[in-house]
Amino acid sequence: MSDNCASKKSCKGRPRSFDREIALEQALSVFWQYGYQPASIDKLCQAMGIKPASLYATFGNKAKLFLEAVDFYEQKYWSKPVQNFMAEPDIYKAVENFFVEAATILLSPETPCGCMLVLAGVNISEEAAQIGETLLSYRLATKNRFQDRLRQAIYAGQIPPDSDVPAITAALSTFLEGLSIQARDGLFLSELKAMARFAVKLLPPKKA
Amino acid sequence: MSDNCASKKSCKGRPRSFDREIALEQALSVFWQYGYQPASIDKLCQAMGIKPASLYATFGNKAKLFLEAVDFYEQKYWSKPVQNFMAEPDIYKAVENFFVEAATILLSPETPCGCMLVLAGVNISEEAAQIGETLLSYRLATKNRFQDRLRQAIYAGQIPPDSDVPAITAALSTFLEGLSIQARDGLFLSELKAMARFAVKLLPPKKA
DNA sequence: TTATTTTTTGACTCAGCACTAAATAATACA
DNA sequence: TGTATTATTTAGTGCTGAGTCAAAAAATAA
Repeated sequence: MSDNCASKKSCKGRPRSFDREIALEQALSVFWQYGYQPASIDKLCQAMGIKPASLYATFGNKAKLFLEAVDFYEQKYWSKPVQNFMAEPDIYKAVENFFVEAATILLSPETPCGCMLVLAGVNISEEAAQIGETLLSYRLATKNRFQDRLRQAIYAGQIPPDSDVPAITAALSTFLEGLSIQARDGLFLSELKAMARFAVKLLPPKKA
Repeated sequence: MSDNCASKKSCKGRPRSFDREIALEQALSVFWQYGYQPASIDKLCQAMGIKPASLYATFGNKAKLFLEAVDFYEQKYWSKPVQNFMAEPDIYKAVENFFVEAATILLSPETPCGCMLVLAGVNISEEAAQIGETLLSYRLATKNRFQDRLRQAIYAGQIPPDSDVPAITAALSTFLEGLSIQARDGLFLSELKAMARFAVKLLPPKKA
């Protein structure tokens, strides 16, 4: 009913006339650009090149489509940078690189408008509260990664063992999420990238 | 028609049955909490204790009411902190104090949900674009104040004359605006206030 | 071919939105 | 008193949103 026979060659019945994944990506672009609520079914359908009934048959409803799009977004854009962040042994380089990569995503030419996880759920009406909670959980996941990485840095002796990890984590999150607003407000990529050096300043000072 | 005879004792015609300013403040609370678009006329009327026709007779329309509310908000909450920020001679204290005061506003018990200038206009539909632009201009005004204050600090010899003022300004704005997201995400006041010490770290290091 | 299954099409429902018209009520002034 | 003026009440308008339904179309299986 929505899986087109689990992508087997085909099954029975009329085959879907569009590529599910491509349509999802186009929906993502609309959600990213407009946010959850201003992305109307009409706009989505236009971008996806399909009609409402096809959208509903394939993705369930607007909320489910959004959640799939968010997941796709997270995988496609953030999975690598986060992986690099966790793998880079030097915490200072890890943070700086991560924020440079983040700047690039936030001003992605495809949809130049900040982080979907941060912005798409702002000012959502009460009946769509679950959307907001899901996005929050993504943000908290990132926060947890920051925290893990900082503890790792303590273990590696790169920052003092008595560092206030939760506070530094909060500061990094604050700065990262602030970048989304800046991206919307028209900062150039070069300016946004330059913020990476400031993110590093939120870490305990490097030993000389 | 909307001014009730310029607040003179009264004029002619039936007097308004509610206090315009109190109603505006109640509208502000709704806009602050929900953002521009999810704040429906119905919700606003409920909070203001009036009916739609009165709202329109008094404030024009939703957009005008919002703009008045924003102005009121800026005056009531941010005017003093910004003044203090500009007046405090020590740039490090100025920044720290400002961010502590900001934290308090962002978690104001009246409407615990970040900065209205940052959040209320996110994900607005295209026909309300002017709302977004107005809010942007408020944010840019704050940015300009940061910039002015930093130049002042250079002049006073508190930070190096070759400091990259626009970049530091952007970093402070980024951090400040990020706090709005954190406030929405449930940080406690103590945690939010603790971020002030991190804001200071975005400045050039203090001479020993 | 025919039956079955699935998608697509196009017109539709229903709810919520910003906003308003007409009648009524309260005041100032003559 | 009455008249002009302004506010409030009530009951709407028209529009746009998400979501749906019945019928037509396109594929496979027999």
